[in-house]
Amino acid sequence: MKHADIPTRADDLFCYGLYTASHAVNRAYAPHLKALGLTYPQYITLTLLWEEDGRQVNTLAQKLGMETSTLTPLVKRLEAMGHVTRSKSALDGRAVEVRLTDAGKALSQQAPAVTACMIGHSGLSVAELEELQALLFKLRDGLQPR
Amino acid sequence: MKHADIPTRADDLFCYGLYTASHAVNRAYAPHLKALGLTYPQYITLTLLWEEDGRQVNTLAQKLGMETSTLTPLVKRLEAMGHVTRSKSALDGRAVEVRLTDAGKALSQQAPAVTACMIGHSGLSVAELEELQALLFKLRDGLQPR
DNA sequence: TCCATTTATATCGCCCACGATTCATTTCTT
DNA sequence: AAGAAATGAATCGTGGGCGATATAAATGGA
Repeated sequence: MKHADIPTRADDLFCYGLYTASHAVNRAYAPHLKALGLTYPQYITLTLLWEEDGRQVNTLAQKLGMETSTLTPLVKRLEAMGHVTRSKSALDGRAVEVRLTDAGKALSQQAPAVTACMIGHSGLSVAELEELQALLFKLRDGLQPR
Repeated sequence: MKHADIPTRADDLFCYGLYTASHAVNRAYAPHLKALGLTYPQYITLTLLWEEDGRQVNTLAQKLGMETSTLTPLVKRLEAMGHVTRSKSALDGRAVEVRLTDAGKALSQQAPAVTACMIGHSGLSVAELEELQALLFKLRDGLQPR
């Protein structure tokens, strides 16, 4: 890439679009999730557990691309709210397994309505959303430290 | 959209891709910015000032889609580091104008190298990055509260 | 003019996010 | 089997982020 081609205006930097869009989505979800008593990261974490219950803290952190130092307090808050339980793994005494309570499982019933609402308000077609998703995954995986 | 079409798996939700990609980009920028003594939000804020100096806190917040309660402490840290000054507007006693210092202006010289490096490591072509940027802006603007 | 309303910042409390560090447990090496 | 190395969580400090609230300045209307 030639020097003249390097974008310097904020609008031209892919980091700017990602930064502002990410916060916009977070803000758009917030009112729907507030009705469920959840934050956006808590909701995404629960989504992973709805897919497969009993995951370890470490597994959740890897799926989210985050540190356990971020997830531990988040999961503790989910536990305090009665959505999950935390228990030591029988096979590995270091690992903590996170399991949904009945209340936590019940929350999953509310998810499709929220998702449908967000997709509807996104202003993007399903094809565009799939294209966006593909580009985001490619970007994320490309930046992954080798 | 029919109920059966609503994605429930985390991988299919556009919020998940955006969430993880955004953090991945933040993490990829971090080491380059650490060398400049900056965080990612600080860098993006400076980018806006390099485009046009002397903006108000309010203008910066709108450009970033953030609250002034987020920007005020961030700008104060930039001030403490000697990159900007904060002064009351002569025309409007409520407004605070943020101006780059010489040191803050000098930092802009480092930006193209960081941007080029990030684009190179993204694994995406320039065309793909432009497509991504367009979709992100469309999404962000579509979610904007009316 | 005077007072209500709006606007621009700032403050506070809570939650997220990371790096650095610590601790306990497991696994590897010999 | 014993010590070394690696691994999974947790804790701490710092810096975002937002909503609610506060304060000061500007604006508007009677």
